[in-house]
Amino acid sequence: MAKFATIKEYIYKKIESGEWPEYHPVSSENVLAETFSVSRMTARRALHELSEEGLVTRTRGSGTFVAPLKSQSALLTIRNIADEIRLRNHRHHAVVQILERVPAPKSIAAALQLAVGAEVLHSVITHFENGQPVQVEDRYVNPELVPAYLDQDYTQSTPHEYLCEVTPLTEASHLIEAVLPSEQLMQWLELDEPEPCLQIQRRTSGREGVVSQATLTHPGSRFRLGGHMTFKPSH
Amino acid sequence: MAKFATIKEYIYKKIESGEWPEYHPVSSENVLAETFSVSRMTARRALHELSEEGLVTRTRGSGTFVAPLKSQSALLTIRNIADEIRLRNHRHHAVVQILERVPAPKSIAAALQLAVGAEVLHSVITHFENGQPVQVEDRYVNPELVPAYLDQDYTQSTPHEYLCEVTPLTEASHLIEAVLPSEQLMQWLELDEPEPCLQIQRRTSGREGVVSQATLTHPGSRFRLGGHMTFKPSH
DNA sequence: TTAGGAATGTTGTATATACATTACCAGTTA
DNA sequence: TAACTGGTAATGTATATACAACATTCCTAA
Repeated sequence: MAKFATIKEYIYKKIESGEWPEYHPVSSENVLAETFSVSRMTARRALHELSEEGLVTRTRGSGTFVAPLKSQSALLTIRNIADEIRLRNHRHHAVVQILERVPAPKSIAAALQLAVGAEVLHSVITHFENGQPVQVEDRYVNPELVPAYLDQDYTQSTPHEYLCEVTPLTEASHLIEAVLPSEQLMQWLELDEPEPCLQIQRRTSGREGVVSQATLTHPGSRFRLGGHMTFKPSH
Repeated sequence: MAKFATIKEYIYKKIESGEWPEYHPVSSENVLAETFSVSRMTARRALHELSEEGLVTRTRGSGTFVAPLKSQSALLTIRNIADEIRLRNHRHHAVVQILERVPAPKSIAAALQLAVGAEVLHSVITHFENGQPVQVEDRYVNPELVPAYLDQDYTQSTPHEYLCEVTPLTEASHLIEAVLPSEQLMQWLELDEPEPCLQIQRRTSGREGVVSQATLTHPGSRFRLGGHMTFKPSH
């Protein structure tokens, strides 16, 4: 492995393991250069790349610090419905409908890369904005990677927040479609009439495998999914 | 401006102006170093950063080349329905429903940052996959930035392709929702019964301002929007 | 006490150099 | 013709050095 890569790996593990929490200072270029017996330019490259990846922030004259994890991906966290609601200065609360350990349905087992019939952790939570249900979060979790998933209080923090704490997520794939809700979903969403719903299927993976598969259903009349992206950042 | 930045700017303009088309070779590090009277490391940095931004591709031993523009953003081009269909080895064809110059409706004028009542270019095109309509593309275009928009043959290439040629796009913002289609949309989509539709509103901007605003409507039964993202790329 | 300034440490930019690794081409050989 | 060989040029990694720009701390002088 290249020298700058070993330094990156070293720092990366410090952050991932939690040994260096948010805003924790990272060794300076000169210190790294000496401890790893490399030139400053090589140590510098490691820090520079980590900063471009958003893991650390650097300020001239001050130093290098572990970046706040929440900023790691606007695209990932934007789907944290609780934050989104609070951001609008609205009230958020959640109702846990289901919290159980069940044999994995076939499609779920495949998604989580487990054997069919293996037990998985299952939760269904309704999220309310100002008292009105805006999302049903139907989630299956890999019990090997997150054994204590069922022991959390999801009226206080969201599953997404807990999963982010426990396992750093590295990947996410999404599938978005428009569907009509099932009877069950209509109950949970307190819909009297069927209406088009935006359904987001989302699979998140960490370094050790697929962590969780979630199906997020929003009533079309109460929800829009916004996004923004820029392409050539340096101009 | 820093030296490496002026070199980047130089190359950027070559690409943006079209003087260097896709796959055109970019001056080597040594050549750039000499012509700009900088060290090779400085020229190198310019090329390195351009490559990280996806504007050029570099291969050791071979050289640096202008990257194919379509790869600039998987997330941007993924919404080029024609490519997507052909990628699946399916037949694609398009029917132009409307192609006109009209006074901008209020919301459109705001989106395109034009005065209300200013004339804008308007197109509605239905895209077919294997003979079945899968998308209605309802698009308004800023006539100042793309005056010849109406003169193209959109049965051959898509508006998106043409716009990419004419003005390099730098930004896009999306709004996704689930809706029931209007009567008009149902006709264009050849739907007998109303069904949930995935509607994507998309505004693209170039360096000179907002280029176009499009509303893409897909029948829920015939379309899913897939995406994939990775966060910490270097591991 | 407070304002100002010097000292120090940190990151940012730039240069010169060396060698490693790879791609490509031309010329040679089997 | 086909395969091998070597040369050349390009990018990738690494080092050593110098100076610039900025932040922070601490000490001094008003």
